[in-house]
Amino acid sequence: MVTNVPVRARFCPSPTGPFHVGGARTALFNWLFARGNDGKFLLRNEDTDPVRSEERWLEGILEGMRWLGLDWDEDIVHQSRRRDAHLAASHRLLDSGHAYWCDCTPEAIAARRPADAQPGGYDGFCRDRGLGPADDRVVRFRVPDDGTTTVVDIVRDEATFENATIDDFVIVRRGASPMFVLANVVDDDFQQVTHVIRGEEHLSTTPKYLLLRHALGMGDDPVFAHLSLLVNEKRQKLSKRRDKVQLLQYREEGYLAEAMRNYLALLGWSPRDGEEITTVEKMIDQFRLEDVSRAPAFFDEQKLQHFNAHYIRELSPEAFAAAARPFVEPKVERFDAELFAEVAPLAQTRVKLLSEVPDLLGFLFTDDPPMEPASWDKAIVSNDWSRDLLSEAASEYASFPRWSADPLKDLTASLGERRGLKLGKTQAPIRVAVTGNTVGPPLFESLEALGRDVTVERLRRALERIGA
RNA sequence: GCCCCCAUGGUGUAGCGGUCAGCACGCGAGCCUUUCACGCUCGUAGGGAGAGUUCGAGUCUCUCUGGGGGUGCCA
Repeated sequence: MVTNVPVRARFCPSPTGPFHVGGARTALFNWLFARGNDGKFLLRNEDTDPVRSEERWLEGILEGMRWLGLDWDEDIVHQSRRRDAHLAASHRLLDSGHAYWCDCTPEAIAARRPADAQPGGYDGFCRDRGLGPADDRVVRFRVPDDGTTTVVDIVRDEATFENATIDDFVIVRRGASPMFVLANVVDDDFQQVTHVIRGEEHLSTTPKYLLLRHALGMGDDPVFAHLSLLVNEKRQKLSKRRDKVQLLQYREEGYLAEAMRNYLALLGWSPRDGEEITTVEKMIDQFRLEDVSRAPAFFDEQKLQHFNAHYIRELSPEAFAAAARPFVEPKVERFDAELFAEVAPLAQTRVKLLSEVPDLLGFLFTDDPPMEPASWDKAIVSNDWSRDLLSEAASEYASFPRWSADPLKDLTASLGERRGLKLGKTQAPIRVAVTGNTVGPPLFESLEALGRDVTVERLRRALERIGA
């Protein structure tokens, strides 16, 4: 166990697909741990699978990291460029008798297996055949027949495995291509990693990691912390096939990085002071690996949304307008930056996602806002007084000298009072006539922003529609 | 099959042998209110089962059950 040396944690994604929220959480926990312990946070690109790895996926991972504000130290280590070091390690293992060459094809292994046996595993066929190197042969690690290997883990205490239950695993595939565990062990040693914080799916292969390390004579083991998996509503590990797991998709849907980061931190961890919504500084300060939960956590988008709504409300009006603009501009007919800056605050407490802003404010940026039929029926058709009210509002508004929210409110209230209506009732037909919907931002502020001419025009159009 | 991990309300969690089992999301009700939100108040619902240890167990031990992960020439 490593003691009294500076913390060096690492995140090592494999570039085989879009950046996953589970990966983002693992990265975040590593980052919080490193930042809170005056340590380094390293990044390693585990591109050892030649068929699945692609450069473009790494780009997405880095973009996601930057979005979440997870900055890393030192240069990114690319495993594909460390092949010689991995191979050198395999040669040392070969030389010391800890590994051997094997020419068994998967088909041959399967053919040797008894018909009633479960698939998988290796029978040790080549263990003592003394095969030499060849390009179509693999290198296997000779796992001890007896003894146990214990993984010391901060979140799970320890897990002990019987060596006899571990098969001789491949460390170099045919074509002299190093496998994940080997590369992982060699590079963790290379980068002087002190803390291996990763997903629980790696727990079962950790004895292999340890066996390799020990056979290579690498000295003190790193400290492990296996994080519980993120699961879907069916309690299965999140999968890119059936679940919404792409980190950047959430950004596209209008989630804020602060909300995502805060929410992710709470999956399997909770701050000691109990304040769930918290600053990144406090998270760093309070984060302890020993406080991390062992149970799998459900990724609950509803709660994420709640966090997002909170962080949206916390934005300054200017910051909110700037953040929402990209979601609005492409979706409306006539975007007007000045007008948007003015009305954006009206939407700020009314959306959970930035992508909802155009639904709320769209009527301000078009000549002819769509009329929502149910709203039309409810607020206009079902009242015998609405036509009259609209007509009166149109003419009063047309000559009203003080075109701003409060006076408009008072004027409208008085129109209602003549009919014995409260403002809540009175405003409804006007709102629907002008905005097309029964729900929306505060009406009189909206009318002020929209201007007299447009407002009156829309009221008249609604009257025509009633008449028709 | 074998190995390993996990188990508090619907969800995320707090709890470290004695608590009216706390908080947050969700859900419900009310208040506020120009609609809708925001905000505020109140409410809803919980320690998988069975043994054991103990004066006392969500908390410690064991068994079972359930769930998950691994078992690849993927990572």
